[in-house]
Amino acid sequence: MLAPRSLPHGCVDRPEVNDCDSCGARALSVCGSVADRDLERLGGLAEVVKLAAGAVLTREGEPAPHVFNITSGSLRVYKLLPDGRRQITGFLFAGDFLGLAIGEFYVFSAEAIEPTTVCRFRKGPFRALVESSQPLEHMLLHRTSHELAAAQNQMLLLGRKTAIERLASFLLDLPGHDPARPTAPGHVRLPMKRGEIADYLGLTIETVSRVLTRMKAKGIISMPSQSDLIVERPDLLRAHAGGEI
Amino acid sequence: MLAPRSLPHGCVDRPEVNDCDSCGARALSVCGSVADRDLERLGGLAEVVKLAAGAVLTREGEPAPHVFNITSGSLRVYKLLPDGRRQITGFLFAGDFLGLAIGEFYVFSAEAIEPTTVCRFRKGPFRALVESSQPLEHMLLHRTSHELAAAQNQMLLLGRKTAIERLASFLLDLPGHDPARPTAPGHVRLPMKRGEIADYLGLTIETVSRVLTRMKAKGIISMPSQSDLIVERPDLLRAHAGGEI
DNA sequence: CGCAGTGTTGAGACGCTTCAACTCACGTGG
DNA sequence: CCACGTGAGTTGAAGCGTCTCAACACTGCG
Repeated sequence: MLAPRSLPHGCVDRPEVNDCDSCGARALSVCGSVADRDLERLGGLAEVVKLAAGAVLTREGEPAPHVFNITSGSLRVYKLLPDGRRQITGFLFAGDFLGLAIGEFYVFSAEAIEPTTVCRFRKGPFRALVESSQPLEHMLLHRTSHELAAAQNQMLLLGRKTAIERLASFLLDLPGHDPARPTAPGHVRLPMKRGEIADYLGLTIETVSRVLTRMKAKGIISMPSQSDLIVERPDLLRAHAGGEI
Repeated sequence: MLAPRSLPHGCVDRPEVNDCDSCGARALSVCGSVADRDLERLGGLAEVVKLAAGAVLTREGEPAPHVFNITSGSLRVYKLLPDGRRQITGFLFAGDFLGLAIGEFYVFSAEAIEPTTVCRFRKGPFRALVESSQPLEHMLLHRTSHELAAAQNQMLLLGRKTAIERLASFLLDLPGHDPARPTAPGHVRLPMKRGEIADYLGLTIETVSRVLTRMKAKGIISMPSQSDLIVERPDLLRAHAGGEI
């Protein structure tokens, strides 16, 4: 199943949706520390949504009736300027929530990077449940705080780091997120294309490519394939990421 | 009372501290929607801390025993690279919280911009109280979500906007925060210096100055003094901020 | 094989930074 | 009262890093 890449403006492709009483529970069990009672109540509110690679989940500026929790796969979250400049603000993986920020309209767009499954909750009932469940709200606060801290790191990166420092920081942040990774030491899978890396780091595709080439030349990394990377000198990579070189 | 500007590394100037049972209540009453019972309990945990302009409240990397709530004044929150490059991640004003993100150490530094009063809570008891009070936790989640949304806007700004677009966005975001402002239409006070604006927008002092000059030449703004600014053409300012020019 | 999508490489352009000189406002002390 | 010093802001000229534009290489697939 392949999703259309670009759709006429205002036309959202409809992904596959199924009701599923237990999917809310499945989704939240990833997070841990939520009472069974809450899981059951949340399950009743959830729908399963399956997304093909490239499928659009939310569009900035459109009405925001839903909150999402990712069951499997990964999403890119981004903002656009009218002329097409794109800033990817983050990547989301299994267990992450999307759309918690309150408001009538989405303030970001989100697309599946690979085939992805999410749980969809209507915002009203979801919020009511959250307000009635302390552990759930506590977990959301915990996660949101961490996201905020990550966002502040990204601001430092975007505002003050050079291209090579950005790439180094990016490569160091990557590993933790891929649960299906064989975890060979120093081995990093690049699940995203150059264009996504560029739009995440505030660079162009060409600069990303050039910097990776420079890192190869310096012996900091090697690349068995275009999406597989081995960190040969973690020490140098860390030094660059911290702005010490 | 004047605080020393720069202190030897590792030496934190001790600001004036007073116990105050009612200050927690005062601090949180700014936020609204917190039960009186919670305010009383929180009040018992709080100390008042008075900061002179330039005084350091937290330093990145130091142990983080406290959570703060700003009673009056304003703070700059920032991160540093080893060579001194600074990214200001945000400005905080009366009612805002600082240090919610859990962790052993602060992940940012914070300094008073002007004479500022904050309420200081020990993290352990504060967290215990939050976990026991739903409305309090709900408010914190609400605020943190908004901060995260603002952070994502700032990522778009830092990653993809030009200097003039950054300044335009900044000037449009400013007004809401100054409660003591006379609110003359189009009139904006610049409470911070050029260096702070530059480090917030990922630019240099010189570029900030040049762009303001360019805006004056275009008739978009005028500046009666170096810290007072009048938006003459809000339409043009919005167009620039949105990347439409 | 040919094509499309993706990635790499090169040359030149551009925008912001760097470095330096100068102006301005303000406070201090002779 | 004014010379002086200081910190902040402005302006100019040159430099540098990244972007833009363009050509080329690689990969997978019909």
